Amino acid sequence: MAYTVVIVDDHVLLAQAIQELVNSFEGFETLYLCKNGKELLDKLKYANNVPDIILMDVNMPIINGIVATKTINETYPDINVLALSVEVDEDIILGMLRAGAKGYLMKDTEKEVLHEALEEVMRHGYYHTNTIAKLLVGSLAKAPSGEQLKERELEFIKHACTEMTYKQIAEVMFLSPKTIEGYRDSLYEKLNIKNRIGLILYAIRNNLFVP
Amino acid sequence: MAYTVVIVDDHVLLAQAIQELVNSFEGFETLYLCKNGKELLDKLKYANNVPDIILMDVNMPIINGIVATKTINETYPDINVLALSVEVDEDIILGMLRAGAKGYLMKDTEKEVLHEALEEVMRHGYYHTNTIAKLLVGSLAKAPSGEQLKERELEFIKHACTEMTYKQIAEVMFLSPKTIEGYRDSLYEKLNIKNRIGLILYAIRNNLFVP
DNA sequence: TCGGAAAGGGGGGAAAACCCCTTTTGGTAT
DNA sequence: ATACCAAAAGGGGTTTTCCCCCCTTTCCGA
Repeated sequence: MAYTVVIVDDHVLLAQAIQELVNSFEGFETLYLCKNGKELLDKLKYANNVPDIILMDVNMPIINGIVATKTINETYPDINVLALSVEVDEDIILGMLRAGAKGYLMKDTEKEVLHEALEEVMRHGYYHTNTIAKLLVGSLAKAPSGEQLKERELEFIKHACTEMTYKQIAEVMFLSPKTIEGYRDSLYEKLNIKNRIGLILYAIRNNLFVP
Repeated sequence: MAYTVVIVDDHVLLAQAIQELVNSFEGFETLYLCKNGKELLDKLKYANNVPDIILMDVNMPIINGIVATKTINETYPDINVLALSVEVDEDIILGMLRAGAKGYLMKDTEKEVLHEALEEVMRHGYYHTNTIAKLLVGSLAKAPSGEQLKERELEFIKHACTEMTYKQIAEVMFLSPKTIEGYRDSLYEKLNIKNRIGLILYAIRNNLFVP
């Protein structure tokens, strides 16, 4: 009896292509495809729709991969969810793993790796590539810094991502230019950056403003 | 004799999956896969590596889809390039079509559509979905802005999106600081911006660098 | 109650960025 | 050969940014 797989991805063509791939692996067969998390959760309500493995994309409309994975882990703990994504953003990867994904596959892996991952996850209950393992270790090292930015600092950063001079920022924030300079200097030290360009790059990388 | 197809996509798993799909279509077979534009151009130097159709992803490292497509259209005009992407950005779609792509497929299309597209492009030399057709009509109104940036200016912009000072940028570009200032000043005028922050925002909005 | 963060503000100087205007250089069209 | 144009480079000035070290007020916990 083959293990059953469900593929959840809003890119239908890719879902179908991966379906073809999975069916070509010995011992695995796909049950059906879903275009988003909502469709999946609806399907799972019928017992004979419950698979052994779900290959889940992260970026999906309506209900995204992280929310869907969390729900599945609470409701159907026997299903092994494998994340499958192009997303390399650390926070998103960690979000999926925290939500209970048993592994995270980049879409740039070889098909043999997918096969291996499917077998590993049925054998041991998880599968992690070296890349993800390293990322996990790396994130542990720097995560608990805590160093939280204050509300006023965040506001300042948003303005700094603008063509305004500090003097103008001071005006719109009803503060003295010197106070603004103080914000700036302490941020430069906290974030280990050297100039306003670095501040903007930091803001982008941490989604503090949307370009 | 089947038509030959080459798939170019840095997401290896997806490339392999699509390969499986294409091979399942009657009358088509894949020759090989490439991870980026550079790999493709290297391969094409050997005559028996030249396919009838190239399925090209847009977002790739080293040489992206637009550049690769342009080169292919100049060097191998008999190859039909079909763009295959998740990208819905108008400018990028238009960029691919201007570069000579014979069609633009979203990755959320059904596999039957891919099959149809492959047959259409061999029969008529192009394939466009309604979605893309509408987009084309809509864009004709605003397209001919022209204002092209020079190669060296683009290089400078990338460095300006860095914590380097202009003096340091001058060093790595083997130019005098005064020349760099010249680049900056002319860009400020052309792009209607007031300072380096504006330049970064421009670069982000036009995908000149990846934060 | 004392000490010390945290938040707002300041002086001043060096460096970088900004702006305008001129000169040199090299290719190329006439 | 000449005239022209763009890229590269420079001169010199003003503004902004960056980086010190300093002060006051408030508030909170030991």
